[in-house]
Amino acid sequence: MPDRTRRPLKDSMTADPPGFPAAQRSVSIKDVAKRAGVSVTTVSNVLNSRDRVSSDTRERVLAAIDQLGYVRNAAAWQLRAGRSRTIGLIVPDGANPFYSAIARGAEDAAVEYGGAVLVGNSNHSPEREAHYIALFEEQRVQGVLIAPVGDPDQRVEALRRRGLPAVVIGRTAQPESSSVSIDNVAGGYLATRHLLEVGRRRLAFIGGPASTPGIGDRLAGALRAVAEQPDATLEVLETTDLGVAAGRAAALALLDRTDRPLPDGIFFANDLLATGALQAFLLIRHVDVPGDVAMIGYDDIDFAQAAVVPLSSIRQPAALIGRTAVELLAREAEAPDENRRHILFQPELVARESSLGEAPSRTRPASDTTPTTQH
Amino acid sequence: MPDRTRRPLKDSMTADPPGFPAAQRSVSIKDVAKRAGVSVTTVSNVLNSRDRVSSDTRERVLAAIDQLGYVRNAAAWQLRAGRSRTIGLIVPDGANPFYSAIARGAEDAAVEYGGAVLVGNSNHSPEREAHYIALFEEQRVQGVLIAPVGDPDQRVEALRRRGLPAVVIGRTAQPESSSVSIDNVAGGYLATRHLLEVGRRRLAFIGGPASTPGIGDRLAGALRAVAEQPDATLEVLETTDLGVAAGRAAALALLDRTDRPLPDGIFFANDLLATGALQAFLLIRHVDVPGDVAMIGYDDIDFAQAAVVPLSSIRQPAALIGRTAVELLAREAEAPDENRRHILFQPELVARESSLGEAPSRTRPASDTTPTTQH
DNA sequence: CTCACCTGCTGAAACGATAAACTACCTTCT
DNA sequence: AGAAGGTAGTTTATCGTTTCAGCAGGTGAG
Repeated sequence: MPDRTRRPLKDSMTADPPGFPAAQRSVSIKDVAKRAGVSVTTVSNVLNSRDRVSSDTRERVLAAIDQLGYVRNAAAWQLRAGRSRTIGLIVPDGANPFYSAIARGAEDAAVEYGGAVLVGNSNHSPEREAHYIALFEEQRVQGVLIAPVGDPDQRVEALRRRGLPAVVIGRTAQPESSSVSIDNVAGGYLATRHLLEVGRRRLAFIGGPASTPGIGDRLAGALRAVAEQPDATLEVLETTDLGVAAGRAAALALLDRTDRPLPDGIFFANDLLATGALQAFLLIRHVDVPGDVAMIGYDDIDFAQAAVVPLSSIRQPAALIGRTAVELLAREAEAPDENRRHILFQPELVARESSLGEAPSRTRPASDTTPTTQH
Repeated sequence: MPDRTRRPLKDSMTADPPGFPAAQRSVSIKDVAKRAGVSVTTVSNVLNSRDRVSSDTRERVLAAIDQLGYVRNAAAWQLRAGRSRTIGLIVPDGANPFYSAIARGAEDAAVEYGGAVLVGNSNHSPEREAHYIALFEEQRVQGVLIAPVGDPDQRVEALRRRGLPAVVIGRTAQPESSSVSIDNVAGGYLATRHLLEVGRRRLAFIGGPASTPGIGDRLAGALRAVAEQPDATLEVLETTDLGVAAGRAAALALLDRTDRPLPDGIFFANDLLATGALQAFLLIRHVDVPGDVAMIGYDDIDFAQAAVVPLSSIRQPAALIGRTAVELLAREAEAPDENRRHILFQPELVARESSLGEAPSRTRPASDTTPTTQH
């Protein structure tokens, strides 16, 4: 990144003469030209390191820039260039560690490209999403990365009509636009396979609502893993949301029923659910984890490894997703009609204490009565 | 994963690569004017709802806007107006729930003003901080909200000399610039006073490093509370950082020493420390919380109430801080020399199970006793 | 000597939106 | 009838930057 135009802040602090009228109008390239006794074109040439400038003149210009504390006006550049250096990112929930990691990855990549990311928080609201899309259009951003709350194809199509490249995050979009997502089926398979490998057979899937995009896929993967293991069963408990409280409630419901034994392995649709359940198991009833029941979550949020019993989880390469989305956008901006791609990341198993160690201590009853519930 | 071609998308603000098709021209106000058969000024008047337009013409213009899909160019507007509608926010760590809540609050407020927030993640790096400040200057943002990693006064002073209003978040800055912060002394006092009120006398403060801005204040508040209670004592354990592992280590160190008894009440400088210690107390050694030792943390992160023993904490109104910072900036932009302010928010005690009652927590279901429900 | 071609610079025209100043045209008051 | 004023527009200058099209003056080739 060329920082020749970016004078250190210290300079302006030290070199600010007392008589100077506190720059209400910010200094422009014109002021620099006047001070250096050259034309604006020459200053521009110096700034953009064209070689048509003698070293003598270049030095005079740089000195003037330094003295005046000139900072290039991005709006003017953008107007002239027809587009900006920023890209827009719309996430449904900035407080969710998964999305903030995506944002972080995108930000890092954008900074490497010399640009920046405008992050908009749709907060699961389509109106808010539309608001940010409108804002990004006004800003003439290079493109939009969107983890859509509503129907992605509609949004993306609208963007595309205006010539704004878009990359869908978290879902595979129509072939007309690029996307970066994670193989949730593989993640569900991975988690369930792991529970089977540590000897569990009476499994449960806890998560919901089933309409939430990734969730159904995770369950599908779990079902596939179970299908491969003839003596294993999987029951499904649907929750209303993916929060801690829902997990706690689901665990208690599981404990309170008398007709069936407790599953010996549970796959939670995300880490928050698992955290809530862990709390219920350990604290309210004294269920041994992983002794009585092995648990695995999904997302591998930071708190998972800090839980009382470190939680096994499925890690999604969130930062890499953000970074990749930016790179995909860059490609598409270069050649809009050729470089469309769909990238599917593979999740990764992170085995921790909640699913490791000894098999159930007490004698395990034959698991033949537990039905598999599918919906 | 795409191969990492590190070719800059565009070389900062230099010329386009030769092959680039010069970014298709988007429809401008001129195109709309031509289509509606009026002058550009008339279109502008319609857009800005001035009353110098007959309803007949207005309708024709609106129809043209609709047909062409016109979207206003923010860069041109900004160039003309001399400033932009965005404000910059620099946080040290976007993944930290406290800061993401601040960002969220700022974002909401900015949207209400019709603007947007450009969020930069300094990641505790002064270089990165400087990079974002430079970027914001180029963008001619309305102002900068900064939770500084280094010396705030230097940064803010440099910004101010360029005519960029700045609001410092999290520290009281020099009187020349506005700031929004939290009364950490009061928070420390509140936490410690609470421990005293539930009958604890042999207290400990765990946190550090002492050089971290807020930490010293929290300790100071703790000391004040202890000074008011003649029969109480407070010992201080300094940690190297504020992470979960440091908390676990500190708790174990406390348990391993033989010369003194375990404190009966501990005030942790933040919730992560407390979480680590909780884990050590409950799981590794079987110390009863709050029976043997009452605990209180700081920040009230979401996970505090989801911990195995719901953690008492000191809540900082993070979203409100972000919102207030934006409002302060708006004020200062209106009248730069008059409306400088320092706002100090008062933190709030959130008493949960980890510091309540004398009975062991195990018999009781987790109950969230959060006194207020604003979030 | 002249033609062509460098070197190092300048002038002016964009880019899109806004606002001050100005022009018609129509009403109304004195 | 002529001055005054309102209505509905249009012209034009401007913001800061890049870039195309020159333009002197020097230099080497033919």
